[in-house]
Amino acid sequence: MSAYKSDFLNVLATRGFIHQISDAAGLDALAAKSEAVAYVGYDCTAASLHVGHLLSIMMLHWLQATGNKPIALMGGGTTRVGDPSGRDETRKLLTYEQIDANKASIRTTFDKFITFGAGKSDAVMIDNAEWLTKLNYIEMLREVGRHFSINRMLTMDSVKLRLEREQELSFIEFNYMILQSYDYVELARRFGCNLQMGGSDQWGNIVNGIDLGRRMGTHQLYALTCPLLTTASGAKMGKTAAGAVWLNADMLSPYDYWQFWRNTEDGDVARFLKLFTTLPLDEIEKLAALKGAEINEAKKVLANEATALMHGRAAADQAEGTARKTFEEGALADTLPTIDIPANALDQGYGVLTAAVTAGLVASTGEARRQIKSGGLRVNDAAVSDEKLALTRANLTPEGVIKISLGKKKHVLLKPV
RNA sequence: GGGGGAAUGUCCCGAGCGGCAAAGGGGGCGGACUGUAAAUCCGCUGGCUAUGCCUUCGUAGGUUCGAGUCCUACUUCCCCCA
Repeated sequence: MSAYKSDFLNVLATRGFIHQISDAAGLDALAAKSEAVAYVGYDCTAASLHVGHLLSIMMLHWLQATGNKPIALMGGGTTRVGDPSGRDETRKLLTYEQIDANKASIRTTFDKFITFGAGKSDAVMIDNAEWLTKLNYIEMLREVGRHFSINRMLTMDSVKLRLEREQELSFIEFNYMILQSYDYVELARRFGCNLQMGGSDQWGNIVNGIDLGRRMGTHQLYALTCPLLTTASGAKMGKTAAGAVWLNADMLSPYDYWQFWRNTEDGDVARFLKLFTTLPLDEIEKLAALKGAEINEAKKVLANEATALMHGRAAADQAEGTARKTFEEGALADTLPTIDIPANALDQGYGVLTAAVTAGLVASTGEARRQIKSGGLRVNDAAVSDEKLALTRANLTPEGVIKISLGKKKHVLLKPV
């Protein structure tokens, strides 16, 4: 089983993180001496990272757990340019203000997975705006640009795909890989960084950085990519009905985060336990051996562990409790998402349609109407058949709330105040 | 610079003789079946103070009782020639 000498690569390999490595033996030797210094870059394109990013964050976690040094690179500079990899269309350029705000909102995520500090294997966070924004164009061309072959760049997947599909690729995007390559060299010089990790779509960019390093005289650099995650039925990981599965609690509640993992497809459970929890492998094997409906137990463990990593054990326990009451006991969990409504609204009669919209279950009263027609909207677990139904105090449960649900899984409590 | 095409429901792709809230997919949501799974089947998939009203087919004008559809200009993209 241990194909590698280093704990780091062994852990990654057995847990299914490895897609490609540029020079496995060389990297293995470094990691075996706890001398790997690895970075992953995160662009600041949204106010939160999502589960798609989690894979690389877990790699940083294991890197540190096995005695090596992680660097979380915030792409404050590169986000100003925009990565064309894997995209058909040019990204909208974000304003500097948006980028800074996003960066501030993203940074705290990393504290949950890696420990920052000044020690040898302590993690470092840095923003590439620090050097990229100070670059001088002419100097850049002379020192860095001359090492890039247009001929070769045109063969890179990120570029080639665009050209083949006859999609626009602007000069600014074309430069992204140059900047990312330069980041790698800069981090090598500043922190002795010798490994860049990322999703498999980043392979080209990373290898370019290795190349640039060689030409600019850094020590040997390495690349390690993880597979791009899809679910067993082929869907892209991390997208749900409501949109992306955000990591920030203010964008996706711990309860909803727990539910996301709880709803994992059967075929993904074992794989996800290895990738997204820190449970020992033998324990995961036991869970993976479960059959039929018992797999639900494994899903709960997955949800608990993943949520505990991200939002803390207390939040995970609470989410599990809420789910147990709601789904298994059919009881009313007062910890469900709750929306306040003015108490006097109930005196006058509060329309179900409006209530459903207020609760955020549907986007419009029109959608609420349609859901009622197909029997998808319920008040206190009773299907609503009349769209004109008005909620009053009579609808309050003994707990003093009204539970309004869409489908089997989405529940919100309305609480008069 | 010259010539020829294209832009459709703000999730995507895509049909659309001058009467169109606009075919068909994908995706999504809901229902049934289940195990809060997958697969399958069915329904829905502009907004509203709703037997009606309002807003949608790149942008701005025009012709017409009536324009996604015809005309003009503009914007963006693609192709051919230079």
